[in-house]
Amino acid sequence: MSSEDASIPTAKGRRSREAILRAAAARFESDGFDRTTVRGIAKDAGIDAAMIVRYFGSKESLFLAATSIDLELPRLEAGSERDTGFALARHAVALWGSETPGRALRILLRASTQDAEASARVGDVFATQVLPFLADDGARSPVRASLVTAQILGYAFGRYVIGLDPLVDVDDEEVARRLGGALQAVIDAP
Amino acid sequence: MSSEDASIPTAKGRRSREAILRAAAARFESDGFDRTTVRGIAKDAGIDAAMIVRYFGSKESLFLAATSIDLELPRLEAGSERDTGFALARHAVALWGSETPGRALRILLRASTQDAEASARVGDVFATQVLPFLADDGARSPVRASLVTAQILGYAFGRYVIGLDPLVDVDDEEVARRLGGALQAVIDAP
DNA sequence: GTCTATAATTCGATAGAC
DNA sequence: GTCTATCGAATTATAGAC
Repeated sequence: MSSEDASIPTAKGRRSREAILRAAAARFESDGFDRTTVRGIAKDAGIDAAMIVRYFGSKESLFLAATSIDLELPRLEAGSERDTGFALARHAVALWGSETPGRALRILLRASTQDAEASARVGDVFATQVLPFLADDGARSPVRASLVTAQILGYAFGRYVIGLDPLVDVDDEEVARRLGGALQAVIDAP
Repeated sequence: MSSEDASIPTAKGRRSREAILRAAAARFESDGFDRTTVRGIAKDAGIDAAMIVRYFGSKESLFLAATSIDLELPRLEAGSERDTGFALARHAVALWGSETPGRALRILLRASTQDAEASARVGDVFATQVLPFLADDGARSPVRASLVTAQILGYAFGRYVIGLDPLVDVDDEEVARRLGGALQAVIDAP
């Protein structure tokens, strides 16, 4: 619950904390929440498992610390109403492939199948960021918005979670163009 | 009455086996593989946990028994080349929402985020069934096929795994029409 | 700040009585 | 065929020495 108190940040402490956070993100991304152990994280970070509890209180708190997200969706400029789908696709492809906050998104996506709170976080992220993005363009239908969200999640799921074969190594520009066409079709549909 | 042979199912044995399979499917679907316990399944089935091991050998084997899939994708008729995306979408929506094999698909989809073998099974299912479906239509590009697969997975993921808000209660026909438009756009793209 | 030792659970799977 | 009892391993988290 409360995680930032009683710890005096020394240089050594900060280094350990960073090492834990880095190792945790890598484990959560590749193994998911349940199959990630604090012992495994501690081993990767080169410290003892007890340190993780000391710094983050619990495995759950560590997970939350490793998945703080800012989606950084840009404001849609006026005059580009006909390219909303393509712009969104281009942004999504770059975002999900990025180190930050891409990794946090990928972790959260994988964890969303196990944890109801993670599901809600994924849903909220898109409800508050993708939906207004579309609303600016006049595509206010919630069904449309949720389907657009599902398309993006499907791309990310196929590429980063289950490793769908040709999708993993595909060129970012090509997949953004094709995904953009799909999103645009949903947005333009009556 | 006193014949003892593990390979010859009695009436009582069949009932227990069915109850286990039914309870297991429900648990795997709602909780995922890792958070499903054989004790929990046994409780739901109204029998003892030891029976599950007796009938299925292990939790892993029980999972495999609960997710044997036949996708039942229909052969595409000649002359409907321009509606491949819509036909595929209509079929996918019905398939994922069905009791069989929909439930097995939903279980497998959820498990694919935790288990590499489940991921491979999902990938194989689509590689062997969606790809030929598209190949008949001339859309032979593997990238296109994988993106179409990702679109369908995204729909199913949003609706059945994380419970994306408007998507959960949407009308099947409407979502099939909108999803079909997206698939068609990917198929028709140069 | 770091570690050892261990508490307290929970899990899958086994053995054997009836 | 079903259950009781339990094993052995793994986990998160705690307590306390250095």
